[in-house]
Parts: sequence; structure tokens; C-alpha cells
Amino acid sequence: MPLIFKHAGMEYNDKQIQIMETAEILFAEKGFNGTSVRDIADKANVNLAMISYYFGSKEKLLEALFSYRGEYIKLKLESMIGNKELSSMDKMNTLIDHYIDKIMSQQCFSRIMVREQVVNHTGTTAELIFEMKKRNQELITKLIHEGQKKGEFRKNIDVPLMMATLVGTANNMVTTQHYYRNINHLLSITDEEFQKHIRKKLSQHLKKIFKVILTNEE
Amino acid sequence: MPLIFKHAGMEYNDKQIQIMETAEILFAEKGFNGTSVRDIADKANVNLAMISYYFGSKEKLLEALFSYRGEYIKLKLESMIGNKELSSMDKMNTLIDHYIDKIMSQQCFSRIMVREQVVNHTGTTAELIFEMKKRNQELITKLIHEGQKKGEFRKNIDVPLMMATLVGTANNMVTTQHYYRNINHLLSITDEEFQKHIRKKLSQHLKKIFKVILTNEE
Amino acid sequence: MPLIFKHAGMEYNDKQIQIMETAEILFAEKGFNGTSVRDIADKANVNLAMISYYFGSKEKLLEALFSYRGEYIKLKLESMIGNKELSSMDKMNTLIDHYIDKIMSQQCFSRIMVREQVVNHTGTTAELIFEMKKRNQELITKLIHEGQKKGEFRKNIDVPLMMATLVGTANNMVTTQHYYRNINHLLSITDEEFQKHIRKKLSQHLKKIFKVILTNEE
Amino acid sequence: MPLIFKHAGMEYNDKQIQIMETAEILFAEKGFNGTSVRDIADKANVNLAMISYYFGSKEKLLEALFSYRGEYIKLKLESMIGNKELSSMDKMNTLIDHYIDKIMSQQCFSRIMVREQVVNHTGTTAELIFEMKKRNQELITKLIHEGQKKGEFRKNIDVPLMMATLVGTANNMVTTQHYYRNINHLLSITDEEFQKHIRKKLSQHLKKIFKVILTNEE
DNA sequence: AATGAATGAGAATTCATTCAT
DNA sequence: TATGAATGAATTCTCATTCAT
Repeated sequence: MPLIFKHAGMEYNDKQIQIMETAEILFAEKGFNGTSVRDIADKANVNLAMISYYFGSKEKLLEALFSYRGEYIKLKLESMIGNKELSSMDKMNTLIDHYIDKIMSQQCFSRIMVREQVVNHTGTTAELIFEMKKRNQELITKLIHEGQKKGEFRKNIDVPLMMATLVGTANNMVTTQHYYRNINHLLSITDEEFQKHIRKKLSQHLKKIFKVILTNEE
Repeated sequence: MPLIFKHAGMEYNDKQIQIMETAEILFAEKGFNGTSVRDIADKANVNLAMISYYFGSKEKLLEALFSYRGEYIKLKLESMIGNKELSSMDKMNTLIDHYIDKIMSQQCFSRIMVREQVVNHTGTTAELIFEMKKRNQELITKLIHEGQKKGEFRKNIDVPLMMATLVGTANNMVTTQHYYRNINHLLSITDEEFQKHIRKKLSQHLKKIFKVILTNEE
Repeated sequence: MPLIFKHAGMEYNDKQIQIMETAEILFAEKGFNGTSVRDIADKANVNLAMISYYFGSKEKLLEALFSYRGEYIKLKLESMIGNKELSSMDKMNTLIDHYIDKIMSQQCFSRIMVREQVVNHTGTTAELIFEMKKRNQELITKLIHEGQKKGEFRKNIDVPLMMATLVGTANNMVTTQHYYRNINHLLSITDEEFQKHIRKKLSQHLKKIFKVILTNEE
Repeated sequence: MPLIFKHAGMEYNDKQIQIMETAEILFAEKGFNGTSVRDIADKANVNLAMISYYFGSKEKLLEALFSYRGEYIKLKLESMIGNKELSSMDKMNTLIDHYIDKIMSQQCFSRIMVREQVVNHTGTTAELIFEMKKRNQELITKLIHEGQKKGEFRKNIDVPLMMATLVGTANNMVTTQHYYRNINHLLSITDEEFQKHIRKKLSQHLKKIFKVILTNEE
């Protein structure tokens, strides 16, 4: 059984990646429970039994997907924290763009995360999400403390609430973009242009909000 | 057949409400596909066949739940729009509190909505959500136009983006509140107090944000 | 329970007849097992429970239908047997027309009989069919003996085989009439005309056949 | 998925044949709707899920059975049509025997066909029956035209009516054979002998009838 | 290392019937 | 006498997983 070796710094072969990326699309589209392993096998053009063979179970496939997709933000964050040449607000703005970039470029995964977060908070997946969240929040808190120390940011910043706005707004846009496109008469532009448009709008919008949250005294 | 009379102004009997409210809890906890009708029947202490008997199918039960829970905001909104004694900003602040109130007091239903919005945008449920969203957005747009005409609000307000922040932030808080409670050392207070705390925090936070979005020229 | 009085010379009230005639149409269309009592109740515009109330069970409803429809041929046959003014061949031809008339005018019931005959030969319905068949066969055998005694008919007539041709041909025409209409380019005439056409054709056809069977010495 | 390869010239593996032949017996005995897939699985000694696995659904199992059993007559007919050494009447007599042989040797399937023909004329099964019927009728019509051209057969032969007698008589005998055996005092002979007896009787009977239909002028 | 065949468990739904009123 | 509400049993079908090869 090749299942054992998948831990910590796990690496996946082509077949496994192919399966995970297909599963990602289907999970995003129909939900975890709404997707059968047969659906995944068919769409990924692999043998049905291969999914159990490589991942052990459907549940573990989801966990693998989380470990495969979840490493992204951390790296970006860590590399930035120590940088002395940037102001704390610059860093925060960069961070906002990183979050937007992650959510927008991994829309399928974002949808899955949103769904999984909503349901009951037990199981390995929930733990993975929790860990990810916690780690990110710690780094951001560090960044904010830094800004507070430098006098750039005001005191009494409720980090989780602030993050709820960042993540909540971006995720909400991802899940309601078809509606946004309708309302704002953006049906004629290409999808690529539309994605760019949303990113820009989100970026301006959230930066403006964050500026108020982080600096406005009153 | 008791199925027929469920249209427009639909009224539900005690058994039906009992089933819907049980389903709501379970759907929120385990997702629609993760909940079996047997789960619902068991928890609601009704016969398994009664669910099909009263609602026709699991899908239609969800739809019934939407029609049962979805009428709330509209009424609140409509009654406020015409009020001449309030400033537009007052109305908007009232609206924010209404949204928070709805999302916080119907947390299970909010979770279900979030999940359903994430998956594929077809089917009766999706249509119901779409209609609800559209109706609300139209009323809010009206309110904003009113404020713009009076000079209270600035031009160029992106309503869907603004709503994404309102709804996205509140929903994100609902789904991550256990985490919030941990981080902010609020484990000792009662749940009731905690809920009150969140509401207050959310209210302040979103009102502050909205003030900037709606008035700040820059 | 009003079930008791339904035996022997049973009489049915309007509601019961309404139910039986609706059931007859549906049984013919979708088969006994393919028709639910709910289907019947809906189509007959009666309360669902009324069917059990009046007939005891779905099975007994079918039996009632058989007793309601099955009395027809016997009477016709009996009244003819003793008639001394007709030749045996005349009687046989009249009999053929009676059978055709019965099968053609009660097509739904004929279909049901065909279906029920095909399945396993146990149960009250099977017994009813068997009784009916036996009685008819006895009368016909009497008629044939009469003809043989008079020298009109030849010896060695296999009555069941002969009846198989009479009943089998007519039933086959009933169940494949849509096909017959296609093949013979009779799509433009009215249904009434078409039914008349089939009856006439069947009558000529079977009389010709019977003449050979009954008289040709070979 | 083993479902895909079942098209046109379809071949079935042992398990599939085992299932189909068991289903055939049960469908003949209790009707399609009267037989549950569980019945079939139990009697065929296969896993319940295997039936869906191999055939997709109960309905498709019936269709498979039709495709498995329905190819028989066509081949016999086609190989005979062109034969120049036989008279048209010889061919017709051979045809009669072929039909009798098919119906008598595949009694279960014949019963199923009779039942399915009786109910509503929609769905794949109905289409399969229709196609089969049409094809056979066309070949027989060809044969009759040949006989008419040669002066062997009279004009104005109603083919569907003639076929109704052939098929209707044989099917009626199949479904009422237990009754026939009773009446004609054939209870002491073995089943094998009885079957042979019926075939012979049917053959003589139908050939005699066909001779009249096809040649007798008046 | 990879897979076709198979399966036990459980899914949603329908059904004929019952029963209190 | 008639019926709305209710239900236990059975239905077909799908599912994730296993296992021999």
C-alpha cells in the first residue's frame, strides 16, 4: 500500500495530482457528498479502484487535497514578515492582494473550504482548516503588533473580525460572481477580463476598508 | 395529498414545522447531502415516510425550508424604505443591524444558504436564493439612490461588492465563531453573552466600514 | 364493513362502479402492479381510503372487477343454445360475433384478462378466469355436439384449440390494433370507423376459419 | 463500467446470461412489476447490486432480455426467403413451424412479450417489440407477394390479421395449456410428450387455417 | 503497481393499508 | 359512512470500498 508515505511534506505523483485536481473541480461544483468517487474516476480518466488505492478513501482524498493546496499563504506571509524596507501598511496591502490572489486563482478550492468550514467542526479536514487558520492568524497578528509598535496602526484591532471581512468578502464575491456580472452589466467582457476586474475592485475595496480599520482612531 | 396546498403564502402545520426545523439543524451541521431523511425522521421523532408524505422529497423539503425562512428581510426592508423621518445613513445602519440580526438569529439557515450558494447554480433552491438576493439588492439600491439624491452618499457605489462585505463578514463570523471565541479569550462567558458580544462587535465594525464606503470621497 | 355483502350475485353502488371502471382503465394501461391505489383514487376522484373501505384490498378490487365484467358471455350463450330455429353453424357464427363484440367493446377488460392469464395460475382471480373459461367451453362443447349430431359439423373437433384461435386472434388484434392501423394505412379514418372496420374484418376472418375447422373433412 | 459495451451485436457474459434467464422465468411467472430485483438476485444466486451493476436498472435488464431473445425469427426468415426450390406454401408452412417452435421453446419469453404488448405502447421495450414485429411482418409480406406473383396465393390477404391468428393462437395455447391438458384428458403423459403433442396439434391446425386464408378464393 | 469484478450497507421513495374520528 | 393522517414494509438504485489477480 502506497498510502503510508503521505504525511507532512508529502509529494504526489502525476496520477495523484490528476485525481486531486479533478476532485477539486467536482467537489467545488457538487459538494463533497454530492460527488461520487465514480464521478471523479470517470472525469479523471483513471480506474475507479485507483482512488482508494492511492488515497485510502474519499475522505482522505479530501485531506490530501487540503494538504496539497493549503501550503500557499503561509510561505508568502513568512517571507514578508521580516522585511524591514516596507511599511506595515504596505505589508498589509500586499497581504490583502495575496489573499485575493489565492482565493481568486484557486476558486474551486476556496469554494470547498467555505463549504467544509460551514459543517461540523470535527474530523481531520476541520483540523487542517483550523491549523491553517490559526497559523495565518498568528502571523497576521504579529504583523499588526509590528505596525502598532511603529505607531502605524491603532490599538484594539480585532484580528478575527478583520479577517472575517477580508476572507468573507472575497469568498462571497467568488461564490456570487455570476450575480455580480449580471448586476453590473459585465456580460460582454471575457471571463479573463472579468476576473481581472473583480480582483482590482476587491483589492481597492478591501484596502480602503483595512485602512480605516487599522488607522482610524475614533 | 397534503402536498398541494404549499404555494405562495404557504402555511405549514406543526408536524411540518417540526420536520423543517429539525432538517434545518441537520443540514447546517452535516450538509444537505450529508443528511439522510432517516436522520431527520429520527431526530424529529416522526415516521420516515412522513417526510415524503408532507414534502414530496428531500429536495422539496429544502425548498420548503427556504420559503419558510426566506421571507424575513424583505418585510423589514420594505417597511423602512419610505420612512421620511430617518436619514439615509440611519436607514443603512438599521439595515445592517437587520442583516446581522437575521444571520445571527438564524445561524443554521445561514449556514445552509452559504453552502447552497457555493455549489452549482441550478435547481429550484438556487433560483430561490437568486430571487431573494435580487429583491434585496434592488431595495438596497433604491435606498442608496435616495441617499445619493439627498447628497448623503457619494457617487459610484458598487452595491454587490458592498453587500459581499456585509453578508460575507457576518456569515464568516457565524461559521468561525468557535475560533473567534478561542482567540479572543471569551471561553468563560455564556453562549448568550457571547452571541450578544458578536452582534455588537459586528454591528460596530460593519457600520464603520459602511460609513467609509458610502461617504468617503477619495 | 360493507365488504361482506359482495358475493355471488353482488350488486355495486355508484361509487364502487366508478372505482371499478377507473381501475379497469388504469389496469389495462399500466398493468395491475403498475397501477397504485392512489392512481385509481386520484383518477376516480374518490378518497384514497375508500378503495380499501369498499373492496378490502387492491387484489379484491380486481376480483370485484372480474365478477362485474365476467357475466356477459354466459347469458348470451345460454339463451342461444336451445334455439331450434337456427342451424348450428348460424349459432356458431352468432357466437363468434358475440365473442368479438365482447372483446372489442370491453377492450380494457380484455387486456386485463390477457395479462392475468399469462401470470401464475393461482389466486382468486385465476380461479375466476378458470371458472369462466370452463363454463364457456362447456356450453360451446354442447353446441358443437349438437352440430355433430345433426351432421353439420365433422367429428374430432379440438374445442380448446379452436377457442384459442377465436380468443387469441381477437385479443391479439385488440392489443396490436395501433400497429394494424399503421400497416393498413387506416390512420385517416375516425376511431369509431376503425373499430367497426376491425370488427367486420375479424368477423369475416374468423367465420371463414371456423367453417373450415368445423366442416372440412380434409 | 460493464454497461457500455452492450449495443447492437451485444454479447453477454455468464453472469449476465444467468441473471437474464432467471429474470425471464420470474417475469413470465409474476410479471415485470410483480418481480423485484431482489427476487431475481435471490433466485439467480447473485448479489442484489450486481443487477444494477451489469444492466443499470431493472428496466434495462428487460431490454437486454429482449435483445438477447429477439433475434431468433429474423435469421430463420431471411435464410428462407430467397430459396427457389421451395413452393411459397412450403415456405409458409416452414414459417408456421418456426413461429410455433419459437413460441413453444421460449414460453417464458413469449409470456413476457404478450404482457408487455398489452400495456402502454411507449418506452424502449415497446419500441423493440414494434421493430421486431415490423421487421417480421415485412419479410412475411415479401413472402406472400412472391406467392401471389407465382399464382399460389390469392389476392387481398390481410397480413396483420393473418399474423394475429398465427401468433394469437400459439400464445393463447401457451398461456392456457394447463387448461388444455385438463380438458383433453392428457394428465397422464409426461410434460415432454405433452409439449410435443401441442406443437403437432398447433402445426396441423394453423397450417390448415393458413391454407384456407392464402388460397381459398371466395 | 494497477484493476475489473463484485458487494454490503444504506440511500430516497413508494406502496397498500390502517385507524381514530 | 367516510376520510385525513399516518405508517411499516418493501422498492429500486447508488455508494465507497474490497479483493483476487
